[in-house]
Amino acid sequence: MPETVNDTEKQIFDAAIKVFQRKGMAGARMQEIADEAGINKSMLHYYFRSKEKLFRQIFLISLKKFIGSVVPLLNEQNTWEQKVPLIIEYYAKFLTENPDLPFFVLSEIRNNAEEFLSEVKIEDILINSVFMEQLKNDMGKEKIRRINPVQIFLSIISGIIFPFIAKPMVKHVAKLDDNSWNEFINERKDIVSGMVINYLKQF
Amino acid sequence: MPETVNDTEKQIFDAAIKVFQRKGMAGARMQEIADEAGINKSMLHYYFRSKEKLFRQIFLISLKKFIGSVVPLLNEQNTWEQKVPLIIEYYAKFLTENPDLPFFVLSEIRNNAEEFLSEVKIEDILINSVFMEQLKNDMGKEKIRRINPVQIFLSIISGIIFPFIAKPMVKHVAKLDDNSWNEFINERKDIVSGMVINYLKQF
DNA sequence: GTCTATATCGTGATAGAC
DNA sequence: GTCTATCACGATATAGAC
Repeated sequence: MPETVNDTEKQIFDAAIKVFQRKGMAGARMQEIADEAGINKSMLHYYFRSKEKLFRQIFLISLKKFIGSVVPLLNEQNTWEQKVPLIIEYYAKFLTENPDLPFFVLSEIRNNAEEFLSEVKIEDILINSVFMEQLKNDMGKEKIRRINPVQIFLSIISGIIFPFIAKPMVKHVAKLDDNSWNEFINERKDIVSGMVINYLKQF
Repeated sequence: MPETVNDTEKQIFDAAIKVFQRKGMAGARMQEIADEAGINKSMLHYYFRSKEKLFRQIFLISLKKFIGSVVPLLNEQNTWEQKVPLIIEYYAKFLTENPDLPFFVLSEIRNNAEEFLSEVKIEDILINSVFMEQLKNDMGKEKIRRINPVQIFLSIISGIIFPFIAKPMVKHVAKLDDNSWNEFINERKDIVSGMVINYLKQF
C-alpha cells in the first residue's frame, strides 16, 4: 500500500498553493491559508513548522510545474515546426488552469535571487532538449535562420505568457470580456506560432 | 517662480518609488523607505498621512510612466514599419533604467483590480494612436496581414518586456553574465522587430 | 518641520488542555 | 491530532516636546 498523505496535510497544502500563488510570500497570511483549508491556524505550524518552510515547499513545486511540465513536449518524436504550436497550445491551457502560477514564480525568483533556480536544473534540461537540438541542426544545414535557440524559446513563451501576466491590463485596453478574452487568446496562439516559424524560415 | 516641491518631501517620494517598485505594496516597509530617504520614519506620515496614500501616489506615477511615455513615439511622423524598432528600442532603454517598474505595475494591478486602470485612459490613447491607425490603414489596403492591431502591439511589448520580467531566469538558463545580457538584449531587439514586421508583410 | 517615545494592532509562532 | 488561549514581535500610526 502506497504511503497515503495525511488528509489534513493535503488540505493545508492545497490551500497554501492557492493563497501563496495569489498573494505571494509577503502578501499571504497564515490565517487566510487556514481559512481556505477549513482548519485551525495552529495546524499549519504543526504540519509545516513555519510560514517560511511551507512557502519553500509551495514555491519549489510551483517552479517545477512551471518549467518541468513542458519538457516532455520538447522531447517528442516530431519536428521543431510541429512542436512550436504544441508548446504554445500547452502553455495556453496551462495558464488558463493556473493563472497565478507564472507570476508567482517570477515574482519570488526576483526576491530570493537565483538560490532556487539551482535546485531545479532547468538550464541543462532546456538546452539539451530535442527541440533545441533540432533547431541547431536545421541552422547548421542553413535551412533556417542562424540564431541563439534560447531566443526562439523565449519568443514563444514571451508571446503567450506575457498576455496572461498582464491579463487585467490587456482586457482593459482591448475591451474584452471573458468570452472575447478566450477568442483573443486563440487568435494569439496562431500569431505567436506564425511569427516564430515565419521568422525562422524566411531569411 | 514655479512652485518648488519641498526637499524632504521629494527625498521621501524618490525613496518610496525605489522601495515600492522593488518590494511591492505588501513587501515594502515604511522603515526602509525612511532609511532610504535618510530621514525619520514619522516624517513619512507627516507628509503622506499613511502607507496606503503614499503607495497610491507612487503607483499612479509608475503606471503613467509605464504606459504614457511610449505614446509620443506612437504618434510620430513616420511609418508603422519605422516605428516598430523605435518602440522596441525605447522600451529596452526604459527597462534598463527602470528594471522593477513594469513588474511592480503589473503586480499591483493584479491585486487591486482594474480600479486604477480607469484613472489613466490608456485604452483610448493607445487605440486611437497614429501607429494603430497606420496599421489599420495598410490592412485595409491589403498591404499587410489583416489582424487585430492590439495583437501587434502586444507582440512587441511581450517580446521585449517579458525577458526583463523573467531576467533572473533568462540569465540563468542562457548562462549570461551582465555583459552578455546586454548583448542578448541587443540581439533580442532585432528579433522582435523582425518577427513582427515579417509576420505582417509575409502572408 | 523634525525628532523621540509610545500607542495600537496584526501576524507568526508556541503552550497546554483534551 | 486538534483545539483555545496567549505570547512576542514587528509595523503602522500618533502624541508631544523642541
